[in-house]
This record gives sequence, structure tokens and C-alpha cells, in this order.
Amino acid sequence: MKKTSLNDIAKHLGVSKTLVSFVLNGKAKEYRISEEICKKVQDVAQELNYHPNRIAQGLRTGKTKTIGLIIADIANPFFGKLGREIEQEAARHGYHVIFCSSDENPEKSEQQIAMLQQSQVDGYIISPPMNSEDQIRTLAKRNIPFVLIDRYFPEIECNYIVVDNFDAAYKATNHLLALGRKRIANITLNVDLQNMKARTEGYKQALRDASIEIDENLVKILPFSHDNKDVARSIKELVGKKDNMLADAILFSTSKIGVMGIECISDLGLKVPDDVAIVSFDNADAYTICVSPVTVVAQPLKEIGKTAVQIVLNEIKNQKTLLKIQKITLKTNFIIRKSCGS
Amino acid sequence: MKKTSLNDIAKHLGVSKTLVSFVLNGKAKEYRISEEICKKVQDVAQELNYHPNRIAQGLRTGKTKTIGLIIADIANPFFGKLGREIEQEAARHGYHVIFCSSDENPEKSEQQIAMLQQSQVDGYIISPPMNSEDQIRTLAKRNIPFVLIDRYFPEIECNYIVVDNFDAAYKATNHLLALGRKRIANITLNVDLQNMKARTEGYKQALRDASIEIDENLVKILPFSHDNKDVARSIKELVGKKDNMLADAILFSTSKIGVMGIECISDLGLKVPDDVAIVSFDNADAYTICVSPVTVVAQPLKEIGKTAVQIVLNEIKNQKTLLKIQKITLKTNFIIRKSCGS
DNA sequence: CTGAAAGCGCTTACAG
DNA sequence: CTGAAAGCGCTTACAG
Repeated sequence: MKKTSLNDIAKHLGVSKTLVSFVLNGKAKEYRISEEICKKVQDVAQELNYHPNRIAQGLRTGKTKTIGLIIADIANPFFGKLGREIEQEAARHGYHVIFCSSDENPEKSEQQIAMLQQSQVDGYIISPPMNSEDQIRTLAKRNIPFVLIDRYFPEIECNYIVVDNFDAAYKATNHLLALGRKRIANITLNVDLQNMKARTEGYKQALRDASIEIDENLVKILPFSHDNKDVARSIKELVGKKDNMLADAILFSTSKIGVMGIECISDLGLKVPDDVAIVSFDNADAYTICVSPVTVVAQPLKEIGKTAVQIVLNEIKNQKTLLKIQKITLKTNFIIRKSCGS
Repeated sequence: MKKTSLNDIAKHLGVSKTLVSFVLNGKAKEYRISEEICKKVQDVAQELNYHPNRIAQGLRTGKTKTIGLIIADIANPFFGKLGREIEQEAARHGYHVIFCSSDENPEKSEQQIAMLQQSQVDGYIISPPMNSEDQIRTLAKRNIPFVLIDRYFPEIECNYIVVDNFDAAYKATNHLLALGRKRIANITLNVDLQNMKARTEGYKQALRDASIEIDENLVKILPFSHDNKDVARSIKELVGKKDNMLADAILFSTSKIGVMGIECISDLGLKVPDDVAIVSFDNADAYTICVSPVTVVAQPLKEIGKTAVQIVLNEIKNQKTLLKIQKITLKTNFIIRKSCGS
């Protein structure tokens, strides 16, 4: 059962496919095509179960109505939720999205961008891994529609939509200070990514503003591809000695670290928040049901996803005109639960 | 900066694009093209930064090298992880995947299938919502390559790859029985989906085999789009009366219910496993860090994803020949943690 | 108001 | 061994 084409309809009616194309694309009025013939075309289209071939349209018009999404890992709930918002907003505009997980690996993301280009995607939404500056610069130089999410490169002039990580970490740390915590630790990742660095900077600034000396022993930097053992070691160093704990609070820079960290803390027989208070970035599901529900910095995922799509689509539709570069920084949402005591 | 086409290379060298196409597609040997000219073509391709236009290839060959994935919700970690495996295996074979979240809504999935068809995807991996039998039948009738995952329709002859839900629930319930639980409840969803029904059936069979009468008051069926309140009501009915609890154990049929359920149990001031033992389907992250880490039925996501891709790709490559229908049922992995006591 | 024609970038019989 | 040509299914100037 072959799919029906424009030509099939045209032949069926003895008219040209130009005509058929016009009416099916809603240009009947514009070309003042008689209502009668209009109706006929539509009826036959329905009867023959006609569906336009997007690939052919894509080849002809140069627009495939699909956007490429490159994130670290779709299995990570943070990106999963973000992906969902992006998919939804894209669908609202008739766009498809192709997902690619880069694992924060620049070689992978480079290859993925190349593949997506071959597939002629109209634009990109990218959460760029570290050391991918060149790839991003190339996109910008070629005037390809794209927007960065979650992180950006300050030195590259391009669209991005991120969150005020500095401010969020600053407030989170202050929250801990206000509740009387003195030795606040931060566990973060060894990645040269602006968002992670801003979190640690905000944390440090809050301490400085409270006239607390920064103790680098309290800042644990894990390798990017960390596992339970890495987290366990840091936790042990920070709160392992029951009678002489280095830290009385921990700010986790990601929920992946946080979830593992809480498991380790509980393995040590420690209580949250009594022994150690906790704040984490990202509102993971796990945080609502763990022993002591965790106070978190939640990101406005819906807004990030929706805005990201709108920015690329706008770029796509106005590719010839030079649009104003969009640099958007959203506020986070601080959700207080029980992990910091009161 | 326009992209370079086959024609550009051909002109550049004063040869035909047929030739260029042959060498770039590795058919040089087959057509005994001189090594010298071969080399030249490759050099120029590189120099001009040539990348084949997949859309054009797709139009010509009828194959787009992309597969459509329809699941309930990519933000749900279960599907996120599955999606990741699928993406990975597809990429290994040079295929892209377009994700669509159906929200278990058959109208949505129908529309998504239609959209994907317009985009000429080569095949589908689908986790079909209830009442989508007709859509699946239509695909089968049209001989379109696809495979069902997570659930299937027993009355439809087609490829699927699922898990032995009956067996898993049977064993989980037996585990609870062996630990001395007498009044085991099951909280599931009001969906006419084979996987959910099999879970409750396995649970009931285990009780029957232990000569325990089935008490329908212990089987709670939530509306599909359940929220915290629905779960809370069920939990309250089951274990709300401290001195006269209906249930002493709960089998959660999904981790989404389970995560909410554990939160409710803890809100009631109850202890797991002392007051109530718990087993849940799906190994959610949250389950490792909650008060009492949860014993779960884990699904072999890697194998499901990988096999699903292999089945569709095989169908795609042999679309004219009638392949044997693949009906695959995988075993689950029972992970014992602390939520059932010992 | 309507149609013939070109062309998007490729692949692939066909001919020599 | 190599090239001219057709055609995948569409859109869109152009002509009348």
C-alpha cells in the first residue's frame, strides 16, 4: 500500500499538483482558487488518506521542522524533565525533537552535532559539555540557530538560558548560616563548567560575607564521572569522625552527588539534620521521601524548556535577519524542607 | 556559507556526481574506479567539508535512518533510562531517535504516530497506551516495522519485548509471605494494560497458593492520573488505624505510586518495615536513600532497550521478507533491601 | 485562477 | 570504468 502523494491527488482530479499544493497549504484564497475545486481537492486528499511527506518538504524548503537536543544524559531526571518540557513546547509548534546524550563528553557532542547537521535539523538546544567551546563557536559563526541551556561560556556571544547559580548557592549557604551552622562544606564536580563554578563561588561569597574564613578542606571536588566510592570518601572525610566532625552542613552541587551522599551519611549512622544539615541543588524525587526530606534549590524547568524552544524557533524563522542575542538568567526556587533543621 | 553538495565536488573535479556518489559510498571497488580518482574525490570532499544530506538521501532511498519512540513520559526515570539505552543502541547503528511522550493518552499517541509517519521514520518502538489497539493493528496491517515495549496486547500478533510481570509479582509476594506478613496489600493503577494486570494477578496467585483468601479491600486501584491525594487516601485506608491496621505489607505496582506512598506512610508516623513492609516495582533512585531502602523488582532496561532497537532495525532491513514475529519475555531482577525486614 | 517547469541533493538503473 | 538521466515528493517563481 503505497503512500499517496500530491501527484496522486492531482491525477485523480485531472488538475496540476501546483493547484493541489496550494489548496492543501491553505493558499487557496491567496491564489483565488474556486471553492468548488478546493472542496474537491480536500475531499480526495481525505479519501486517499493523504499526508504530506515532510522529508520532501524538507528537501525543497530547507526546513525539516525538527530540532536537535544535546544534553548530558536523558536518563538523569533533571534532563529528563527538561527534555519533556522541550518536547512539549516543540510539539505545540509542530516540531519534532531528536535527543542526544553527550555524557558531558565533547567528542561525543561534536559527533552528535555533525550527525544532526546531516539530518538537517533546523536548530539546536544544547547543554554544552566542557571543552566544547569550539563547537559552539562554529555554530555561532555559521549563523546556525541554537540556544545553550543549563550552562554557557561567558566568552562566547550567543543565546543562552541559565539559572542564577551564584545567587542560589549564596542564599542556600546563608540559610544554613542563619540556622547556626558554622562549618559548611560543599561537594561539587571537577568540571570547568560555569554553572558548577558559580555554585561554589556563591557558597564562598556567603561565607566571606559572614566573615567566615574559607577552609578548602571543606570544598570537595569530585571527578566528573564519580561513583559511590568517590562520594563516600568525601563524606567520610567531612563527617567521618563522630567526635570531631569537620563539617556540620553540606551543600551538594548536584542531586546525583546528593543522593549518593545521603546514602553514605546514613551508612555512617549519622542523622540529618542533627549531625549534619543538607541543602542540594535540583529537586530530585528521592529528596521528598528520604529520612529527612531535603531542602533544595529547584530550577524552573518548565520556563527553561519553553523559553529555549521559543528562542530557537524565533531564530529559525528569522534566520536572515540578525536577532538580538538572548542572554537569560532565571531565578531559582528555594524549597525548605527538613534537612537543615530549624 | 552554503553547504557543499555532491554536485559541488563533481564540478570541482570535472567528473560526474555518479562517480562521486560511488566513491563516497564505498562502492569504488564495486565499480572498479581508479584509485587515483578515488583519492582525489575523497580529498576534495574533505577540503570542501562535505557531509551528505540525509534528507535528500531519505527522499531518494525511502529510508531516513531515524526511529520513532513513543513512551508515556520521558521525565519518568523508568522511561528516561529506557530511552537512554534505546538512543545508545540506535546511535551505534547510525540511527537517530525522535522521542514522543504520550502521557498514556491514546489520542496523543495516535497523533504522534501520524506525525512520525509524515516524517518518514523507518520504524517505531512503542509503549502503547491503553485503548490504542487500533493504532497498533493498523501499523501491523501496513507492514510497518515496529516493536512494543513494556506492555503488549495479547490479541495482536506483533513483535514485543516485555517482562514477566506475573512471575515478578508472584515472587515479590512470596518474599513478603516468607517473612511472615499476612495481610499483604497491592496498590496499582486503573489501566487496562496487560503489564499492570499481570502484576496484580501474580500477587493474587501467590496468596492463593499460600491458601490465603484474597481480600479485595487490600487491592487499591488508583485512577491513572493519580496524585499525592489519591495515594494518601489509599495508604490511610490500608494502614491508617494504628491499632487496627488493615495491611502489614504493601506491594506497589509502580515506583511513582511507591515513592508517593512511602512519603504518606512516613507522614502517618509509621515505620518501614516494622509497621508495614514494602516491595515496589522498578528500581527508582529514591529507593536507595529513603528511610528504609526499598526491596524492588528491577527490570533489565539495558536488555529491553537494546533488543527493541535490534528488532526494529532487523525489520527495517528486511521489510519485504516476512520475518518471524518476536515475542520476548524477560525475567526481572529481585533486589532485596531493608523494606521488608528479615 | 491554473499549469508546466525547475530544482532541493541524492541514488541508481541504463548505456556505452 | 564513467556519465547522462530519471525520479524520490514537494514548493514556488513564472507565464498565461
